[in-house]
This record gives sequence, C-alpha cells and structure tokens, in this order.
Amino acid sequence: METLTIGKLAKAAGVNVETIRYYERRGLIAEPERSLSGYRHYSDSILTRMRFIRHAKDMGFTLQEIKELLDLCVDPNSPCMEVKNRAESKIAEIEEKIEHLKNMKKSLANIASQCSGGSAISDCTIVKTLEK
Amino acid sequence: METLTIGKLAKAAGVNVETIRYYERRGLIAEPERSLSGYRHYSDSILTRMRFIRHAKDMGFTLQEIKELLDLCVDPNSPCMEVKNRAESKIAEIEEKIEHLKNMKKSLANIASQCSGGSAISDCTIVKTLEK
DNA sequence: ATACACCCTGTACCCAGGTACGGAGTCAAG
DNA sequence: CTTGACTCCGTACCTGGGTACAGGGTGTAT
Repeated sequence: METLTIGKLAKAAGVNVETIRYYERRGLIAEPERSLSGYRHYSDSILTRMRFIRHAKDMGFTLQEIKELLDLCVDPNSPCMEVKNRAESKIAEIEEKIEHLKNMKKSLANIASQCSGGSAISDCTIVKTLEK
Repeated sequence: METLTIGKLAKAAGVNVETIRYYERRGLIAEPERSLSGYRHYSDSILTRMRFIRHAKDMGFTLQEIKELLDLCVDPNSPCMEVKNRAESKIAEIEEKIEHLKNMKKSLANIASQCSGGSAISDCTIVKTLEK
C-alpha cells in the first residue's frame, strides 16, 4: 500500500506541512506510523479526514469543535443526533453573529448618513456622535 | 482643576487600568501629565476620548483604525470627508462579513436538513458531506 | 560523494485586544 | 507610624490558527 509523507500529504490537502503537525498536536489527526528513521507515513484515509476538517472549518466550526465532531465518529454505531445538534447550534451561533453585525451596520449607517462630509472635523457629526 | 488618576479614569470609563496603559502604548491616548512621583494625571477631556474609542469599537473599528480616526482629528480644520469615507468602508466591510456568514449558514442548514438525526454516525449525511 | 530536497524536534513568533503578575515606590486614613 | 490601597514599569500570558526558524538527520539523483 502506498503511503504519503507529510510533504505529499500537505500538497494533496492544500495546507502547509506545519499545519499538519499542528493538527496532530491539537489531536485532530492521529499520530501516524513512522518509518525507521522517524518519518511520518500516512495512508490515503487521512485525506478524507483532512477534507472533513477543511469543510467544517469553512462552515464556521473551530478546530476544537471539529475535534469534538471527529471524536464523536470514533464509535460508528453511535447515533448522529449529536452531530445534527451541533450543526444546529452552529447555525444559531452564526445567526447571532449576523444579527450583531446588522446592528453595527445600522448604527454606523445611521451616524454616517447625518454627515455631509463637507464640514471641518471639529463640526463632524460622526465624530461628535462617537464622543457622546 | 481636578485631575483623574489612572484608577479613577478606569472606573469612570469602565475599563481596566491595564487597558488604559495599553491604549497609551498603542498611541490611542496621549501620554498624560505626571505628578512628581510619576503618577499619571488626566484631565476630564480624556473621558470624551475614551467614549470615542468605546463607541468606535462597538461600531466594529479596530484599535488601529480608531487611532487613525483620532489622528485625523488632530487638525480640526481638515474636512471630515475622510471620516465619512472610513465609515462607509467599514459599512461595506461589515456587509461582506454578513454575506460570508449568510453563505456559511445556508450551506450548513442545507446539509443539516438532510440528516434525520436517527442514523448511526457511519451513515450520517452531515459527516459524509463534510468528508467529500 | 556530494548536492539538494525533504524530514525531525522544539521553540518562538504573528495578529488583536487586552489581562496578569512581580517587585518596588507612594499616598492617605486612623 | 503603620497599614492598605493605589501606582509605577516591564514582561509574560491568553485565545485561535497557524507560520517560521534553528540545528540537526535522511533520502535520492547524478
């Protein structure tokens, strides 16, 4: 069976070598087999795991949360409700962030709209509002 | 004229003493007068500045950006168009973040909806999608 | 045999925005 | 006069997600 050195894996997964070692330290990927000289050797299945990590990251999960998701998968017979729950929680969290940003945007748009842009700074309504 | 020690200012501004010294190091507030023994003494006008910083932070500006805004105010006769421009840029930036979060939410809601929650993890559609 | 790419470990560094701590000096009340 | 609260400075630490060495060993192509 063919195996991947850390450099090949890094290239295949589109990350840096250091990132792979970092994921290992963080417990997101298992310590792989080593050659006699101590080189890491990965089987192809690691690529699935690296994709999982990348996609979960893109969905907004932190590395800690991804680790927890992966840990859930250790027992393949356990029900996946827990995974679904975590996805729903993350959706709620994202919604909260969106709301927060919307409020920020609204406040900022509000104070920006009152500024003509033509005053001296000492009369700028934006500055004055922020100082209040 | 009454002056504020750093502790009183911290209390009045609702931040830690360390935060004030940190802002000084970052150049957001000027180095204040010192007593003979080296204690910082602030005049009341610092409170306006601290409010500015807090509000700008709430609007999503970074400390670096806030420093730049404050630096613009050094010449009170300069036009405030630059301030308005920065506010508009920040609004655009916030919008981008919102769009990004909306996309994340959509993807996640999409894959979560396909999972009944009742399968074994080995058959979980969420896990499978993330692995693809 | 030697050059060059690759790998190892351990540690330090980066961003932001602070927070915490140690050891020393100062100020005010009782 | 002493005690406790306050302040000083410098430095280290924190979270998150990596990145960047330094100083070695290894693998392989010519």
